[in-house]
Amino acid sequence: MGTTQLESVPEPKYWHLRTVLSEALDSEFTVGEILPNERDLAARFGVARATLRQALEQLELEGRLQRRRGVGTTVAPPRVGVSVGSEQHAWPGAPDDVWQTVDCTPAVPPASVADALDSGRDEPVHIVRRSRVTHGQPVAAELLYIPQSSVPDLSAIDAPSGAARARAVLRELQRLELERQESAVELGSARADDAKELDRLPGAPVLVVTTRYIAEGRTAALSVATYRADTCRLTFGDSGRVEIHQDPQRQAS
Amino acid sequence: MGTTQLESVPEPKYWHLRTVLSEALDSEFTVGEILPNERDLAARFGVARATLRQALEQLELEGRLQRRRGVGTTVAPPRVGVSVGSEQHAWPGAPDDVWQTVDCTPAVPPASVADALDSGRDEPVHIVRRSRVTHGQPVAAELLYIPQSSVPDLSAIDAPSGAARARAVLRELQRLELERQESAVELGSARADDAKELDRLPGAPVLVVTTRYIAEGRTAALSVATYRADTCRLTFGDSGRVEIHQDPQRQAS
DNA sequence: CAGTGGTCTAGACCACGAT
DNA sequence: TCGTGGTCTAGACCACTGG
Repeated sequence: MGTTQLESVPEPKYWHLRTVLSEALDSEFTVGEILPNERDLAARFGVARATLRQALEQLELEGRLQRRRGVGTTVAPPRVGVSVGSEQHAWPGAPDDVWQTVDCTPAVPPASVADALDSGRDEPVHIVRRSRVTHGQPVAAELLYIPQSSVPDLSAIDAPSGAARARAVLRELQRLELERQESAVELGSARADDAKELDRLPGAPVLVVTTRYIAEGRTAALSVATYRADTCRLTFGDSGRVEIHQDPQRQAS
Repeated sequence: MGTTQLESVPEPKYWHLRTVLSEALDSEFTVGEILPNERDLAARFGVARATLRQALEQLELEGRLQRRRGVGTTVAPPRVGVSVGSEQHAWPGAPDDVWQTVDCTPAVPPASVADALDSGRDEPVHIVRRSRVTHGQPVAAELLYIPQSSVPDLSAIDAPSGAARARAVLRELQRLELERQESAVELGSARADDAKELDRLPGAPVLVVTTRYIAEGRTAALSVATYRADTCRLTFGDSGRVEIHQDPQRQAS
């Protein structure tokens, strides 16, 4: 009757389960509430634990659930919108910057980074590590690659590495006039170090934002920022507020 | 010696496997090449098939592999960059638009969409479906929500739905002056209908791009576009070319 | 039809957090 | 110490693709 098509191919159990759980989350649970444990839930739905876990994984991917080993599964708050590409371009480290500088080390960049920078493959760069925190939660970790040629007047007095060095590098960067910036977003999985900083397990889904800062016709800096995909919604465009807090895919049908 | 820390907590097998396979892909395989099947690979590495599959899933998520039921697992080509937010804003359906209009149906939008539009909750909208194809592959499916008040002068002569109607709606939209647009990107999983259009299984990871088109101080249209996360790199900023084709996270270390 | 990846099961053990 | 989610196993069957 209501079904537009007889399911000649029944949908997988875990997918159906995802739907059922999703609706239950909408109607019967509040943010932060703890769900029954996986073994109980599996028994309640009459499926193996692995199958239930497949459904939970989907919901976690969609930002609906949060699971922590040793604790349990809780209903996640709506994703937080984090502004990524504002139209009024600004250098990293500009006064209004939301990032926290961690440290700085000199290194020869990986080949892929060297190619994106318009410097030679062997030119050393400053690698500035930064982190971004919102609402008390770490949301992103960043590696900033800055060729030495972008900051030629660095005082040798400053330490060769560390947080003070990082701030000095960013301060020098402000002297260039930023022409424009280009960003790209893609899905990745957290490496061990990023995972630790983001308070997730290795392999957790992340949104990788690669930004080229262009000044004087060349790439003066390259940022690779790793955002938690489960908790973040990346916003582009000036205001940074696209206020759809419910899943924008969800249909009234 | 070389190890900075004795692994008091050994890394999971699947994660190690992912690393080994990833390096093998770099050095011993070419794009499009078919890998041995899962049962053979699992036997070769001395793990259960489920464990091997966990590693393959990671690599597929990262866009390194492509798996197709009944066919096999192949080495994926580099992700294709698709331009999403150009700085020279333009309405959907503008002459240079990369989207292909599919059809149009009138409907009352889901509550979350109605709230994002600044129209009343009960104002009907035109829902224009469009699809985006690059290099012969479908990369995105879009739903465009356009309040009737944004296109008041639609001729009643045109059909009430269908592709012709869709084009008429977009044509009318051009008459408004676009002030700006705001976009947000987040991770989602493909619903059944999107999955079919994108040639993926339900639940496949997608990047959901929500864009508000703002004219005359209000949201004149809302786009919810679903991109394949495995094959796409979304680019923002005019040129649309941030050319890091290798995994930008990969470290030389 | 044979071979592939996709789903599912019923267990086991482990790492972590709280108590 | 106990309960949680995370990892892993060794099977089974199914759905899809191709020849």
